[in-house]
Amino acid sequence: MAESYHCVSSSSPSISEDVSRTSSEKEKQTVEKNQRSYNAAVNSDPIFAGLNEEQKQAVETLKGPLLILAGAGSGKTRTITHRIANLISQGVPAWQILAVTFTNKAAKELKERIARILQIAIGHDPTKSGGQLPLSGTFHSICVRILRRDIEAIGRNKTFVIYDSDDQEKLMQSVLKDMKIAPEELKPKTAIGHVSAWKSEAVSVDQARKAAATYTYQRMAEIYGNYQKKLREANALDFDDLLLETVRLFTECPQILERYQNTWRFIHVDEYQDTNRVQYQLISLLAKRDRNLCVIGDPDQSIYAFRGADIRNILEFKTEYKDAVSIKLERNYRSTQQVLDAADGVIAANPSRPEKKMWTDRKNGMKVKLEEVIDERREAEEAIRGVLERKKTGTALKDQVILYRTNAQSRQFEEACLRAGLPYRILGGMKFYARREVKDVLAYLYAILNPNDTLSLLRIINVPSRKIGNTTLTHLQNFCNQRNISLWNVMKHIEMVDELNDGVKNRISAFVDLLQELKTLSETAVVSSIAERVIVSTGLEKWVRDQTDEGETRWENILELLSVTKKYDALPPQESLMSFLEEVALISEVDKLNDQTTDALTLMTLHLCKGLEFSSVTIVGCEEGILPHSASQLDQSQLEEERRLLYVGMTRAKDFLSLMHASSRTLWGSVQSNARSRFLDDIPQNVLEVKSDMLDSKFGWLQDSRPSRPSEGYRKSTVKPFIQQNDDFNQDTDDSFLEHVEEELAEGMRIGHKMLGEGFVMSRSGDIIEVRFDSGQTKRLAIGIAPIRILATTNS
DNA sequence: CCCGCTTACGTTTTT
DNA sequence: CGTAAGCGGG
Repeated sequence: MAESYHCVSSSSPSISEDVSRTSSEKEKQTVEKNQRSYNAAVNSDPIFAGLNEEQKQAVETLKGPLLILAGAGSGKTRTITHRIANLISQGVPAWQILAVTFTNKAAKELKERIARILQIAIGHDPTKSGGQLPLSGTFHSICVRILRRDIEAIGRNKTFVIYDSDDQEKLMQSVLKDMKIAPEELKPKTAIGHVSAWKSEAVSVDQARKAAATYTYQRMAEIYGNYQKKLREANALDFDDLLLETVRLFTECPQILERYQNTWRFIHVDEYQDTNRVQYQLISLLAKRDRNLCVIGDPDQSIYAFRGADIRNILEFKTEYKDAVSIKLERNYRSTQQVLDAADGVIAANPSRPEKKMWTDRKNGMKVKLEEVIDERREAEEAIRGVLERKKTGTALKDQVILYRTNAQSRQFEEACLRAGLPYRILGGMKFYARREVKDVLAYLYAILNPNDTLSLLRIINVPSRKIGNTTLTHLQNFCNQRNISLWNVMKHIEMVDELNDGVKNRISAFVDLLQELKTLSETAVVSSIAERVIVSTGLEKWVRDQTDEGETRWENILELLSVTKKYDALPPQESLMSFLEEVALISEVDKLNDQTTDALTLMTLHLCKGLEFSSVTIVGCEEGILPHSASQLDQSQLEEERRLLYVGMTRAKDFLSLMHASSRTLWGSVQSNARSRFLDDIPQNVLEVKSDMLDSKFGWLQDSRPSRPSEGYRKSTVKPFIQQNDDFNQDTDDSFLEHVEEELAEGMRIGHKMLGEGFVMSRSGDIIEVRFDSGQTKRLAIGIAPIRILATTNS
C-alpha cells in the first residue's frame, strides 16, 4: 500500500525516459549497445550471476514485448525478479515498473525477492526511506487502487464496497425474488455463474441482451441487468466489476489511461496463461503505448479455463505483438529426470501445445511409484504409510504433500492422519474472513463507512437481536422498492413509514443513532478503536459468547480480527478504516503454508498446488471419473485441462513422486470400480515402479480393509497395519497419549487427543469411539491407534 | 430463538 | 454415504 503512484506527475529525467520512449532506430541501437557494454562490465553482477543463457536473455531484454514460456521449476520468479532488478539498476525508477500476479502470496513473494536482489545488487534497501519498490499486486488489488482514485470519472462513488461471493449470492437472491423467480427454478449460484461468465468475457448487459437468442437467455440477460443495477444502488462492486470498471474507465477516459501509461512504463504479468478476457484487455490498454510488456507463463499449466481463463491469450501473444521476443525456459531446477520424464509423458499427449521439453541434470533420482490399492481407505493408509516411511529417512513432513482432485477426497486422508497421530494441515477449508461472526463485525465497519451498503445493513440490523424481525424488514424493503429510496434513507426518516408501529420505529431509530454515532467516531478514530467501540456499544461480546464452546471459538475469532485491525493504526483515521476493509476484501485464505513452525503434512487439491514445490508428492485417485473428473470426460478441451492438472501436480515433486489409484471406491453410497486413469498410460514404463495390492504374493487377494463388523478393529484385518509404525514415528511425542486405554474407554468419558484437543466420548462400538470435541467437531477414532488419553471417567 | 429432523445435492477456485 | 441448508416444532 505504501508505494502508491503519488509520483504520477513526476517527470524528473531518468534513463527510463530514454529506454521507454519509442524512438528512432539509431537511438534504439545506442541503448542496446549501452546495455551490452554495461552488462559486460558487470558480469560478476549479482543480477546475472547464476543465471542460465535463456534466463540471462530474458533479464537483458528490457524493451518491447517479451514472451517468456517458463516451464515448471524453470526459475520463473527468479527470472522476473532479476529482470526487474536489472531495470532498476539501469536507472528505471521503481515506480515505473508494474508486476501483476494472480495471488497475494505471489505478489508478496515477488516483492520480497526483488528487495533482496536489489539489496545485494546495488546495496540499496528499498524498505528504508528513500528506496522504493516496484508495485507488485494482483489484478484485483491494482484495480482497486486505480478505482479508488479515479472511479468518479465514470460516475461512480469512490467509497464503493467490494462484494465477496457470499454477498453476491445474497444480492442475487434478492434479484431473483424481485423477478419472482423461485429458487427451485433457478438457483442463485447458477445465475451468478452465468452472469460472472459474461462479465469475465467483458460482455456488457446490452451485449448480453442483444445476443440472447432464446427466452432463457433473454431472461438471464435481464437478471444480469438487474443484478448490476442493485450492485450500483448499493455502491458495491463485485470482483469481476473491479476489472470491468477499470477497463471502462480506461476506455471512456483516455486522459486517465494516459496518466497510468506514463506511470507504468514496464509491465510484467505472471501466470499469463490464466488471464481472462478482461484482464487481457486491461493489460493491452496499459501496455498499448510503450509496449514494454513482459508476460510469463506456461500453457501446460493452464488449469483455470473453467473460471474464464483463456489460454489463447498466451498462445497468440506473438500474433498480437508481432515483434515480440520469445524465450523458452526449459531447464528445470526442481525435479529429478524420472519425475520430469513421467510428467512429460503425460503432457506430451496434449495436442496443440508449443514445443517444449524440460530437462535437468539430476539424473539419479528415484523411480516414480505407481501403486494400485483396493479401495479409498487403503489408499489413504498406504499414502500415509509412505509419508511416514520417508519421514523416517529424513524427509520432513512439511516437505511432503498429498494431492487430490476434489475436496471430498480429503476426508479419508484427514482421518488416516488422525488415526496415525500425524500432524497435517488442509488447505482450502472455511476461510477466516468468511466466518459468520467475523463477517458480522466487518459488516458494521462497512456500514459505518458506507451506510448505503444495504447488504451490510441487513446483516447487522438484528445482530445482536434488536427485535427487528423479518416482518418489519419485508415492510421496509417493500417501501424502499416502491419509492426507490435506499434502506438507510428510509430508516433515517422512519416516521414516514406508516405500516410500522411505534415500538419498532423507536428500535430502528435507536439503531440509526448507534450507526451515526459510530460514523462520527470514524472521522477521528483509527479502525481498531472503531471496531472495539462497535463491539462494546452493540453488546456483541455477550451475544457471541453464549456459554457454549462454539461461542468461545467465535469470540476468539473476533479477537483475532481485532488484532488484525491494530496493524492499521499507524494510518490517519479515515484512511485506516478504509485500508483495512480493502485489504480484508481482497485477502485470500490465511496463508497456512507460511506457518512453517510446525512440521506437518500438507493436504490439498491439485488446483491449489500450482506454484508450490515439495520434496515428496503423492497424487491419489488417479482414476477415470476422478482424474479426469467425470464431468470433464465428454469434452475434449476439458479433458486436456484435466491432463494439465495432473501435469501440474507431478511437476511439484523435487525428489519423489507417487501416483495412486484404487480399484474400487465408495462414492455417494455405492461402490464403483474405476479404471486407472488414461493419463497413466502415457508415462514411460522405464521410469515407473509399479506396485499392486491386488496381487501381493505375501497376502494373496486382500480383503476390503474396512472392518466387516465394527468390533473388528483395523488391527485385526488381514492388511498389515501401517499404524504399527506409529510408535517409531511418535518418538518425540508425549507418551501419556499412548496409554493403554482400550479396555476402559466408554461412553461419557472425557478424553484428550494429541491434536484435536479435549472432548467427550459420545459412543463406543467395538474399537471405534465417536468423540465430540470441545472445538465443536465430532470425530470417529480408533482405540489403541488414535493418540488419546483419558482425562476423566465421568461426565462431571 | 434454537434445535433437530428432513431433504437435496454432490468439480476444480482467486479475488 | 455425508454434509449443509432449510424448515417446522417446542
